[in-house]
Amino acid sequence: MSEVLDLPAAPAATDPFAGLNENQRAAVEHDIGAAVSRPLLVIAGAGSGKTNTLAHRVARLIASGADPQRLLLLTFSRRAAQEMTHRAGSVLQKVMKLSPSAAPTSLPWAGTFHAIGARLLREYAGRIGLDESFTIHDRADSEDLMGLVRHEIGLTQTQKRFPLKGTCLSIYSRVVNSREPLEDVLKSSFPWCCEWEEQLKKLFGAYVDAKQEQNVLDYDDLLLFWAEMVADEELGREVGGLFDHILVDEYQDTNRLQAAILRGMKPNGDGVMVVGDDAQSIYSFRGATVRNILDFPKEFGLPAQVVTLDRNYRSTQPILDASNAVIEAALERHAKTLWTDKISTTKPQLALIPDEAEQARWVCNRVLEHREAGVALIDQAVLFRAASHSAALELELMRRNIPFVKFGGLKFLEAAHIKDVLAVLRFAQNPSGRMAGFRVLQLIPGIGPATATRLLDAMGTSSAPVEAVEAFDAPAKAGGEWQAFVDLYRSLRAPGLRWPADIDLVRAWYLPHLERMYDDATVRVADVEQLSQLAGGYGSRETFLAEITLDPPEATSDRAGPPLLDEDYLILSTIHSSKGQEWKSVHVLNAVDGCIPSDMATGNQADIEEERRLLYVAMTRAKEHLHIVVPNKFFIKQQAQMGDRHVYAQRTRFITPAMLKHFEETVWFNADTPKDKQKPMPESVRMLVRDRARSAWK
DNA sequence: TTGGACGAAATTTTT
DNA sequence: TTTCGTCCAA
Repeated sequence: MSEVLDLPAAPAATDPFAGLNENQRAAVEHDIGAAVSRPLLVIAGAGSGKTNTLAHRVARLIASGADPQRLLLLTFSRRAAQEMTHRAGSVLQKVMKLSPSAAPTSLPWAGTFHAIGARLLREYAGRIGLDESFTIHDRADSEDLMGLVRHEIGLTQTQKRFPLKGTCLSIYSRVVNSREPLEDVLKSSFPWCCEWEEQLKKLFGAYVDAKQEQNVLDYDDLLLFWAEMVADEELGREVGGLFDHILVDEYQDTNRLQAAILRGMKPNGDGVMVVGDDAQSIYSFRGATVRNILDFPKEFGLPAQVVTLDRNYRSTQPILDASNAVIEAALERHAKTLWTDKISTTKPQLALIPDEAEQARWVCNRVLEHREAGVALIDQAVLFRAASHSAALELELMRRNIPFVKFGGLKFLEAAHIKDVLAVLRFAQNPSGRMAGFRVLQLIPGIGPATATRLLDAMGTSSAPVEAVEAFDAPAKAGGEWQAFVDLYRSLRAPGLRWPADIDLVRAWYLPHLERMYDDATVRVADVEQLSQLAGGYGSRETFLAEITLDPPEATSDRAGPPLLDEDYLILSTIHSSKGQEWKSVHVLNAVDGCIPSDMATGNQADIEEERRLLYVAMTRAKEHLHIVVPNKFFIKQQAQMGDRHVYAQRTRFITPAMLKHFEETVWFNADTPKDKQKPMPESVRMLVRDRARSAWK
């Protein structure tokens, strides 16, 4: 699906490695047959066949006798892991001359750091004093718990407003992942919260206590506990000893905690191979640091080898020229200029458009033109900085009946009714998990926060959760609804494996509540059905809950189910979610100062540099056609200071006048909007124009 | 104690 | 648009 390598067909198909170039081959053959496989760093430029190289490496290792059960493959998403497994399988088939019908090789240890961490922790739970029935909080659960703790320790009673629960969690997460002191994190990334340092420290302490009492882990714990576990010399040797090779994809987006995990498992670095591109590092807000790549060569007992892949197999030369120009202006980077032999006379287009509404129309027009010219919708993408930037475009696409799928937007799991169902299952899985219980109990009419807390407290002191529920004296108002819940909870806690029948019990119990609470119940019922369909694909309640939180269905297409997969649809995606993917035609929306770079990220130089790389990542997704759209004016919503307003925007600072020669400039007026349909601008905007005109002289 | 309604305030990107 | 705190009636 991603990063397809357009290599000439291998001669006579005898040697599946024949299609690799010299550097790729060096990476694939690195220390094969040697007694010790030294650590290897592959600097792989955008579109340089990175995934393919990794897949060949995996196949080569297995072909030369490595045990697939003892390969640890860490990728950014489960989708990437599947892609890798699939491709390695097909290479392997050729190497081993297996018949195409032979069972594909399975790589049981392929997944994200978080998912693998969850598995290892479950396995080693007993050894490190963790109860193995732990459940995992997703972002929303973690925020809610933070909110609750925040309330409990009285931070809501302050004169000035204390940071929102989501902000608190972001700060906490940043501290854990970057392993920096709270004070530094506040100063560099959350300067408006500095005044709360003391209170935040107290809050985080209480938050950690709450998690431990309730036997829940959040995303950060999955890495933190793993890192702490392997920091112990004996456990580190033991866990590291499970694997002969550890391969990590997208290493530029890992953080210090993840580097510590590698070091703990393989202090010498034997069998460790990482692939990444410092020019594509875009996750520093999650604690990712380019230092991981820069420091890799001297991180381990053994010195690391470095291989650079700079031949691009994806984009045409004019697209690369423009992208290279953008990234060359970066302050600090591994010097590396991508090249290709794909010539083309079509320069990337820089389109100047009056405003966002016109931008939406213009993009629709171009998309349809490309389709007329034979580029299917599925080979086209529209990329943007923040999920909300595509709102106008989505409306326009719907108006014109152009099917699309959005990545990185509103998530299936964020819907209240889905959270309700999952909370019931979690509460059954782990009765100490108060967040789940708190949510579930309040679904019953007549039970509010106070009653829920009373029951949870009673359960906390009892060793038999079901009995505590049965013995609880619920308010008379709850009546029959309460009894129905007691019955449900008893069935869910009864021993024996009944998955996925469990979820049907929950659904039957939940549907009446859903009907009562929502006007649009029918849509939501369909979602719940969808969830229970999904449940069938997992072996147990425990794995279902873990996997659904660690790797949720990420696009709206996943929700619509298989039928959509046959159809042709346009891809809308945040730039972050577009990583590792490629399309024939790419549109980049809002290439304007304030969007790219986001005006939330202009505080310090490092943030601005990351925004530059973000634009670079977006541009290098394009194979044949690249359109960068610059609306002259755009709309800002939910801004802290002054509410909604229009802003007159400049072309992004990352495309300087000197770079314009790499682009073809197009200016577009609102040609298909008749004059009489143009709305007069609101007073605020007219004021703004006048002010600007005047300020030029002051 | 619950379940509303009301008003003020809010920082992008994701495992 | 969503979240959070407060106030009020049952």
